Amino acid sequence: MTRRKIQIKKIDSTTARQVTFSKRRRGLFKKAYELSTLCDAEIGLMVFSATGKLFEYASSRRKPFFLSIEKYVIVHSLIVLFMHSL
Amino acid sequence: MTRRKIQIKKIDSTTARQVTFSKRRRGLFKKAYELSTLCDAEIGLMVFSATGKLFEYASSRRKPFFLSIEKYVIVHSLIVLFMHSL
DNA sequence: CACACTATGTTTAGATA
DNA sequence: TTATCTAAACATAGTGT
Repeated sequence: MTRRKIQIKKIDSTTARQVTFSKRRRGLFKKAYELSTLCDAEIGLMVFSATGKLFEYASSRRKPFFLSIEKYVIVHSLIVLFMHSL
Repeated sequence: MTRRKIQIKKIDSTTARQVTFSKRRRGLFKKAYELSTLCDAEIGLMVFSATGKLFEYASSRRKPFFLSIEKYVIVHSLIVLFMHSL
């Protein structure tokens, strides 16, 4: 998508894949934040790396209704940590 | 971000906000798909419009472990539908 | 209203340090 | 490794229909 166009399929090189993961993850989270802010939308986003590391984002809310999304993400994290500990 | 740079704050005009929501939501989901595919990452994404409509994405998985993300999204949807019905 | 267009702003692949 | 750079690809705000 820049110096050269790429195909959307799994990147073979582990190193390149990790670098791309880091870059694009940041981009994705930024986009989620922007959409949430610009459009007053509620967003919950969970990303697992191939190695199982978890990254998450939840737009913060004033309305109690929407707190369920944040709670959901937290619960999910706990479940994952638990499963990893097995 | 194109004809004119914008500030990341809630868009005042309802019409413009809805249009931007539609455009950027598509972009966000595409980015989520690309990250998942390129980097073999697991992604769950939930977006609520300001009017409460839900849009979601979950990368599909072969490993049973990761099915929890998809189940989580489904459960979340059900909770939201239930809460809306109150 | 729901698309299509496109100039411009943003992201990022590959390179380099 | 981890960071920075930047050309090129991509996304999209405003516009038009």
